[in-house]
Amino acid sequence: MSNFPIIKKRKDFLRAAKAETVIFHNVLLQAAHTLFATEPQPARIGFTATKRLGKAHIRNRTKRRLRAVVREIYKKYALPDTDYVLVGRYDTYCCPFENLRSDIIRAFKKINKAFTEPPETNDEKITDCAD
RNA sequence: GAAGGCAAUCGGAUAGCUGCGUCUUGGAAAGGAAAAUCCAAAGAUGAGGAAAGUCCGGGCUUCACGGAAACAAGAUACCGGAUAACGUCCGGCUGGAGUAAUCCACGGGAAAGCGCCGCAGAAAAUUACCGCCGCGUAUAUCGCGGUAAGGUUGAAAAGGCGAGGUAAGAGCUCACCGCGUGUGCAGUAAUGCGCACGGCAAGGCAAGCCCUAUCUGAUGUAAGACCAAAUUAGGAGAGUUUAAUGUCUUCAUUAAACUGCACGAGGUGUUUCCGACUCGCUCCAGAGGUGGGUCGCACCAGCCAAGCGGUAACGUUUGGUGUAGAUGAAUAGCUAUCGCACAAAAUCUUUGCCGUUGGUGGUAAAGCAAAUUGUGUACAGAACUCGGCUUAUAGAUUGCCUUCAAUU
RNA sequence: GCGCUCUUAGCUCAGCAGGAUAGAGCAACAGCCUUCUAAGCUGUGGGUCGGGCGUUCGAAUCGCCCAGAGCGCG
Repeated sequence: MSNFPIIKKRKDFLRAAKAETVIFHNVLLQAAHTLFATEPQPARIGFTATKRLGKAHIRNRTKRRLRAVVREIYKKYALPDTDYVLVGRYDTYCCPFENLRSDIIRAFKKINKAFTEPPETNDEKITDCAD
């Protein structure tokens, strides 16, 4: 993935899951600030497809579709110093691509709004997670 | 033409936009712990028949190697062959299903032993309730004895059936069938066919324990090998020789070596024995690290074609060919067109029927050409690797065979 | 990657070296009791024993093949 860095460690996934979460019909988005970042770093993206969705090739396709959308959107909507985790839902595999893209864009907007406008609550949450 | 059986193959195509992994080449920057890295660069290449389940068998890895015996645990089970091996495959036998092609079968042993066989029934394995017959007495709703033909139960009751025989009966005797033993022929064998004898030898269950024969060490590429970084606290026991340093020497520390002898340690299910071997250090404790990189890792019992041998599985010769290698896990996302399958209504053609003087109209059936619309386009994603098995799978194609029908 | 266990009534569990009516508690429904409710008492219904094939006279139980759920090792 040359376009954007990817989250690989379990610790980061858990931290994102504890922070902000937005659910739409086709996708679920979680996000958290990057920890101990001295310099501004590009946003990192993680993809999750649970075993509940189906067998291996369904999970693979789900992740690929999410990745395809993020590739289009990344430069425009992803804020630096933030970890995003996209979780595939049951409809991610089969829903129309336009719907999936619009849902993800809305989810990104909503999350970014939550991060930028009320910073105090976010800080509390992040410190909680760090502990 | 219809129905069925067996075997084999394929399992979407093209174009556009946006992208990914690996390899090669080139460039860029950084440098010196090993590596890595970057590029709107170029080129090549990139999932399956099951990649799945993990049910078997190999390769390879580490555990110090080989052989023998006993025990334990597990697996397999008609016969012969194929194979690296197998619980797989091929051919045959036996039994069963089907008109047939063909298909199905964990298909050894119950006269080695133990165990189980509910209810019913006299009795579920050394049995006798009702019967039948004889004798006794007093003529029986009695006693003693013989018998197992008949009755009752049940999934199953001590060969079947007919005749002779008898007090009544009984393989008691005989024919046929079944069974067992011996034997001849065919066959490598399982087995088949025939002959003779026995006179029925005491039921079933081994996917209950078990017996017999054969086979099997464990461990799974997160195996394992190496490089780098970081960190720590040592202690106990223990040969010989040489060198260096400290020390006046003994001695201590460090490094290197092991010819012979001795000593110690090392065993892969357990124990024992034999041979050969390896190591000279072994044991205990503690600290750090949370997972960096490289190899293993893609050339094989490889794939394709043709010839030869074999009924076949398969073997062999010659020629050609090189074909994924990720690790939060690439091989794609989206769009358009086409293909394939199924369905639909209308149009068209033919035929029949009805109406009309006629043009022609209505209705029903069949047909297939081109176009239209709708739906569907499966199961499913390599993770060290190979040979199988099992399970999932829209649909398409090919070959051979069987039965039935029609035509010639 | 490798291994193990479980699945029985709406829920939680028994029953499994084969023997037929598959039980128990809670829940549900009905009745009694009470002015009414709860508690209590009495009764009733509810099961393809996860699915399929086999062995057997007979399978929830034994064997094989699947499905689902859970656990462990590294």
